[in-house]
Amino acid sequence: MTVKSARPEPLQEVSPIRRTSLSDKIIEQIIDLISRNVLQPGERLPSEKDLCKRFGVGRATLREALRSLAVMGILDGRVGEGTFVSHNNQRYLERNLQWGLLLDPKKVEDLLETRLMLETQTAFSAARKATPADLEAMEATIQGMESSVDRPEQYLRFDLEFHLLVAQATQNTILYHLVSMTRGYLQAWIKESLVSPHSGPQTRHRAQSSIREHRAILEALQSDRAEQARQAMKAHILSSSADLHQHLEQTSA
Amino acid sequence: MTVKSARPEPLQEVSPIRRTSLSDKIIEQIIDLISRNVLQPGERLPSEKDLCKRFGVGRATLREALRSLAVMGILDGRVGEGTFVSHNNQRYLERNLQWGLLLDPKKVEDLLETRLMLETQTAFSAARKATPADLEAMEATIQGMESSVDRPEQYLRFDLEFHLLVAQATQNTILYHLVSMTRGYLQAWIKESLVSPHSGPQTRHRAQSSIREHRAILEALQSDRAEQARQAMKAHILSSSADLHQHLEQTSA
DNA sequence: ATTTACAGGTTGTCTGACAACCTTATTATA
DNA sequence: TATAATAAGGTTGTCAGACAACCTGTAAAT
Repeated sequence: MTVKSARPEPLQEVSPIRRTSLSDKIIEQIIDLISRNVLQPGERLPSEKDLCKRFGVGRATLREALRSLAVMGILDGRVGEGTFVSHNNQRYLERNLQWGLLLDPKKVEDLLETRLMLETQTAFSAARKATPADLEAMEATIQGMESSVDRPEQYLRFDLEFHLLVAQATQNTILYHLVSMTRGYLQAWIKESLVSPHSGPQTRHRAQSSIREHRAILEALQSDRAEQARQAMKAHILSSSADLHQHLEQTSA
Repeated sequence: MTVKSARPEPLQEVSPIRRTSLSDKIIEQIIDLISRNVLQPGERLPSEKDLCKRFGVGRATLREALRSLAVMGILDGRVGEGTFVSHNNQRYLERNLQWGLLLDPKKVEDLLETRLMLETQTAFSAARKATPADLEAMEATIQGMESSVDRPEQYLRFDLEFHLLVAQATQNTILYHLVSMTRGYLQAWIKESLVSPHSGPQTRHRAQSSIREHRAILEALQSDRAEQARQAMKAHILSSSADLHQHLEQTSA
């Protein structure tokens, strides 16, 4: 007789017993240390030999844990120097989306749609929460754009910074991460479309109108008009997306 | 003499030369294989010994790569059996957000705000793209909810399924992932608030009105009214969030 | 026919070793 | 004295071999 009938099959919610490996436990402990700020961003971890002794595991096991955290962007190992806590912990989400997009290629389309949604909403939310300091910083980035219409890379940096400042002004770290993710991944395409040989002299013209769009967003934020900020952001993203689209078609054709 | 002066320091956009480790390259290759569907979900990888020979690396190096992919949720190693490609590749983003939230605790508030934004927008988008099959599946989950008002866990499963179906109907995989992420992480809290001793007999009543809300969303989707779907989803998320809020305050007090 | 025992393969972990690299202190040189 | 070359020690990256814990399927024993 089989043993099957011996157990009435809980059918669902079976206890998720997963043989947790040692390195998993180490990962959890290190993440816990970082989240409790015992380990601060930029700080150096003890050497692997030290950590082995403290955790009571072999070096291979410890390294599997450290490596995993490094791939996730939480730690940063430098040969000859040591292992450090990534100072931009925040960036880890972005890196993960990049892995994810490698897994699931295609879909610039989806990214643009997602970005439109995220950024219009952050603009709306930021209008209510932005501090004077936030607004000043945004103003500075717009001035930066104006002073670098002929230097695409630098211009793009200011552009990116502006959008991140808006996201930051929402004081919602998750939103900030998501905006940073989507934008970070599009950045490569955007840059390519700006410096591409196809783009020609209209690039400068495009930059000018882009600056106007940014200023419209800022003005809406300054005057606390949430809905207006949303619309301004929407217009900006749409026209930006249209540019990118045009470029993609040109290069693929 | 030093070699420093030999290179004129590009000053910015320095080539991101990061001494890519061998395991990093292996990770990229494996991800590439999966994205090209050479390795399919659920499939078993060759044994570590085999892979070592093929990649031409030591076992430690290979394992660091496999381990990293495992903690990201892309691979799944079972002792004594082998290493498998996770059949729910999609879930990997969720797991990563969980790691992230461990790093950055608090922020249920932020999650709720983000969820509101994401889900209202997916409802809007889904209204235009949902297929009859999508709508039928949603109908089924609502019937499932109706038939399990007294079984919280089962009820929640149908609830979750409904929201995922809406996200899936947008045909935007990134949006789907993001919705799945936020919801997945909130699920624990939601479940707790449902089965908590504080909740009492009003749980049933709450489920009834929740079902009405879901049905309102479905009806809007069926009749292609995007804006109406957005509003219905907004109302639903807000009332759901209010419940959760109330529960959080009760338990923390 | 059912159970038991065994053998082979697989992942998880440990140990020791060496290479590549960085930092710092010491020494040699102008 | 000041600067450059050198050496020493520590650190991460990688490899090789070994053993334990575990799973599966087969052969032997009941």
